[in-house]
Amino acid sequence: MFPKLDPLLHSELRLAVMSLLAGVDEADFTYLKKQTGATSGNLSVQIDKLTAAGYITVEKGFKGKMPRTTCQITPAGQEAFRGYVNALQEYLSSGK
Amino acid sequence: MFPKLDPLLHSELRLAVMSLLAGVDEADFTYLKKQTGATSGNLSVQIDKLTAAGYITVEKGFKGKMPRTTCQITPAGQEAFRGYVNALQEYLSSGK
DNA sequence: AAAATTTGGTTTATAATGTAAACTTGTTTA
DNA sequence: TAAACAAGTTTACATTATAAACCAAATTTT
Repeated sequence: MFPKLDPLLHSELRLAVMSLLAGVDEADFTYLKKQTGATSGNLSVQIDKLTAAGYITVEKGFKGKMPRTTCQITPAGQEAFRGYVNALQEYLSSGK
Repeated sequence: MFPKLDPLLHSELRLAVMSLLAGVDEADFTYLKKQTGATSGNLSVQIDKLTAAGYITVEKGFKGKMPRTTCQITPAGQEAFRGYVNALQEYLSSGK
């Protein structure tokens, strides 16, 4: 009846990050930080977890002389995100 | 942009319980346990938390000679559940 | 009628998680 | 050149979730 929710996505910040990345081609660390309001530390950790899961990829480069971290969602990430959204419907439907 | 998610509801088991209770007048412990597939211990703990938050009420009685714990959602619980569902839309919308 | 099993839970211990604070490395500005 | 800032990372801590162990009463089995 209630499908298991992917614990990697069932996290406020990780879900916000995935939601942002699902809508765009790529986004950098500072953008994600601004949009989510997260602290750098928290964001860094959660990005690592999403990367380890293969849900996003991270590229490190420079913008001028300043370091720049860019994130992109992977096909697996898109798929997982869709699955999570669908699973959640089961939980939410009773309360509409 | 991303509203804060009520941490009391952002929990797989508590959300399932609230979802079940939102749809009915009342439900007892064993029913919730069967529907959610949770262990008794986990369910007991999460029911306590929802009770402490004022989201549900618990009545303890007997069905014949056997103990029976019945749960009901409160108006505050209904409200919180609705709020959570709405907040979640913000997170999910990008991934439709 | 004892003993074993089941029902309906609660308590507690442990493992996993989320988060912020502190730190690092390099850059810009005063 | 010293202070402040940018962009992150690491680490430590506090909170959570979960299962395992436990308990009391009722029921079933022998």
